[in-house]
Amino acid sequence: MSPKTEKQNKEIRENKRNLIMMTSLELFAENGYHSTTISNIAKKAAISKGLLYNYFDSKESLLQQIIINGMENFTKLFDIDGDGVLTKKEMRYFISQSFVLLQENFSFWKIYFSLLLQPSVLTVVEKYLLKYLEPYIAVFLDFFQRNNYKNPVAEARFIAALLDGIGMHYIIDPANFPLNASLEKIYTIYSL
Amino acid sequence: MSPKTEKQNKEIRENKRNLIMMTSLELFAENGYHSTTISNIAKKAAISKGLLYNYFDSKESLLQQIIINGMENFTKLFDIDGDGVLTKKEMRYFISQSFVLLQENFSFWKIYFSLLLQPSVLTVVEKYLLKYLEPYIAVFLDFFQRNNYKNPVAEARFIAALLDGIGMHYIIDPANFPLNASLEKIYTIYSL
Amino acid sequence: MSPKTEKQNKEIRENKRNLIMMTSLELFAENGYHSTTISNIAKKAAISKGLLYNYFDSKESLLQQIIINGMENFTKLFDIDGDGVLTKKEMRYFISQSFVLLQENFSFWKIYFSLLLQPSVLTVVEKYLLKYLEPYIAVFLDFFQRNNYKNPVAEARFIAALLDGIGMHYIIDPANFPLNASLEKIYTIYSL
Amino acid sequence: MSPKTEKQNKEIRENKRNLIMMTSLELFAENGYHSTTISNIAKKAAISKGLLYNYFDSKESLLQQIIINGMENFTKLFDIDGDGVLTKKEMRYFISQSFVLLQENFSFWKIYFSLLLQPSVLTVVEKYLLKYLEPYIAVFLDFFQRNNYKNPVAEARFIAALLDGIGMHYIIDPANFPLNASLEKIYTIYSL
DNA sequence: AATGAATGAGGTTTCATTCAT
DNA sequence: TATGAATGAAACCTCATTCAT
Repeated sequence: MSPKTEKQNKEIRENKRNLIMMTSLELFAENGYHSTTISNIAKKAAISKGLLYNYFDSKESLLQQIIINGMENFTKLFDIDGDGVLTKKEMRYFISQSFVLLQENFSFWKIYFSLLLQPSVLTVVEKYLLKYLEPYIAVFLDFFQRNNYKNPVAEARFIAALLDGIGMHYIIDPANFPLNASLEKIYTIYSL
Repeated sequence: MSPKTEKQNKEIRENKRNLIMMTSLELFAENGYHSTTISNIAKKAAISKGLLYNYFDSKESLLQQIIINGMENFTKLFDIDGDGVLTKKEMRYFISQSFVLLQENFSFWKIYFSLLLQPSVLTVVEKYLLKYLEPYIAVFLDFFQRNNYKNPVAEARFIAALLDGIGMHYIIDPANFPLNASLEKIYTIYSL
Repeated sequence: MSPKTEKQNKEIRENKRNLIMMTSLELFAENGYHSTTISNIAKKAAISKGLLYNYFDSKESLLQQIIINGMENFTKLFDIDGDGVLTKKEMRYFISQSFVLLQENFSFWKIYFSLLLQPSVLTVVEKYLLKYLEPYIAVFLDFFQRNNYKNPVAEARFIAALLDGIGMHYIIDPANFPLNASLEKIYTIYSL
Repeated sequence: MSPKTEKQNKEIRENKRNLIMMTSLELFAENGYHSTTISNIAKKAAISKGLLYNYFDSKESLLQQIIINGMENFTKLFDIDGDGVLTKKEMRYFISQSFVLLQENFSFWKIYFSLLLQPSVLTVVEKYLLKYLEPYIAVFLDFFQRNNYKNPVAEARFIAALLDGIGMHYIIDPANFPLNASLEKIYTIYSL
């Protein structure tokens, strides 16, 4: 009967917000951003359409938040050590760990890859995609520089492309794609 | 006084059909399938909306035709030799040639990659994507089998993922992605 | 090589005109006026859409001509004797003959009945429907007057309704509707 | 401050649904199904086009609901006694009552008759038309069987045709059609 | 007389978003 | 905080009609 405390309210808000984002993430991944309607989301989350707009300004803003959130999770879980300098052993761990995260956040990466191909549509998201992609590239660049590769820039972009290619194929056909064999292959190529 | 000859009409139809497909391909690639409207296409092609439906049954059917057409071009230009058995030298040519086609049909491959990520939405297209993907994989599989790789299936999927990853990154950033260096890197990895 | 004579041309025009009307009649009857397109008609008649407009001003005008034509056929074949005065024997013939025409011009009557119910839509047609209906009613009226029925007007409208009801039910289910038994029943009711 | 109660919403929905159905019924009856547009309906009902689709899946579905609703009203009001067996007196009442309903639900019967003539177009509706027509015929059949008519099946179809003919003519020209005189005539024919 | 590519008005339908409660 | 009825712009698509040939 008594009004909720401020703390309780904050908790409610946060839970609801997460519920909406999780639900949207799944639907976007499964059916695509455009084919998912606000009604779909509200129904699956068992809330009203109006409430969704209490938490997010627009459908596009919701997508944006999902991407930002996903990227933050990624970098949070993926904080190497302070300097971002990787030994071969750390690089090995770094790559294997990225495969683990790929599997654990399947829906997120599915959206991530599909958005990568249509940056012009969602320019605001693009900014975030690139922003969070940079340190990832930077780590590779540093690694190849320190290991005296001839063309570190090209090497960094090559391995980023390789990892994304694997990520994409895994997402297209998770049941059959040989993720572990691919990991070993990468270790071999880079002597990790 | 007399109606157009059958030949004239056939030519008109073919030209217009190509115009519509080309225009749509560009817009789909630039803005995505869902964000491109029939009005956009008609305006850019300088025709009426109605005329588009004189040539294609629906927006989805138009996309379908574009995909089929693109895939047929690809396989037509890409016919190795009859048996599909590749020597190392041919493999080298095969890969370099695929990079050439990637550059020449930029828009097509952009759509191709974005559709790969949302197959469930456009099931009819999916059938064609997979159908034309198969021989491509088959060639790799055969190559690795004949060259005594330990796990030819995994190797085939790995290189397919690698090439698609490169294709995707090139499409995201064609100005900066090091396509030639990547090609050399692949030659090195596979001793081509 | 020589140009067609005026007579030949007139014959061609008349044949073509009839072809279009017959084809339209069938399609209108089968699928309804609104659901039948000019393209449908042109295709089935194996002519171009443009040619149809060489013979008829509009789709509605085409319908109008069909109705007028049908009604004229009806009255032509149905000319009693000059005065329109019917003996009981002639009345008997009149009714049985109307059933014959119902069967012989099935498609026409199907359209006729469906238009009866939507007069406001096609006001021009309505005028013709009523115009041709009148003498039909007049004959009945005269008959009942001369045979000393108490309320000849009501009787005339009753039998007209009865015949139309039978016509409608026959058209809905021609295979099973008992047309002959109905005819006998009418003879009995009116002692014909 | 607080959202509407479930009861309030239910009432709103029911009222709006009825409003849409009533409005559509009138327009369909007046101008025909195909000539009535969703815009027409929305305008007359003073709602947005979108709202209509909040209540009905499609234009055809709306028609369907109108037909079903009308038929249900009909059978509800028209429940003779449990067994469906009619005495002569009940038959007399049955027929006179059907004339009352004809007058009270003029618009509905106008649509009903126009649809009877084009069943192939609206197959889903057809199912309902026939389903609700059956018991109506069954009652007649039973009546003629029990009263030892020679050909009860033909008699049932004859009287059904007669009643529909009267219904149709009344609908075409309600101001002048002699409904009462027709009723008396039917009593006479069947000695009711 | 004949063709069919082309038009454009207008139809049905969808859906992100708002707002009274 | 929460609801869902309501909106309206805009999407896809249809089709009677025109017109250059």
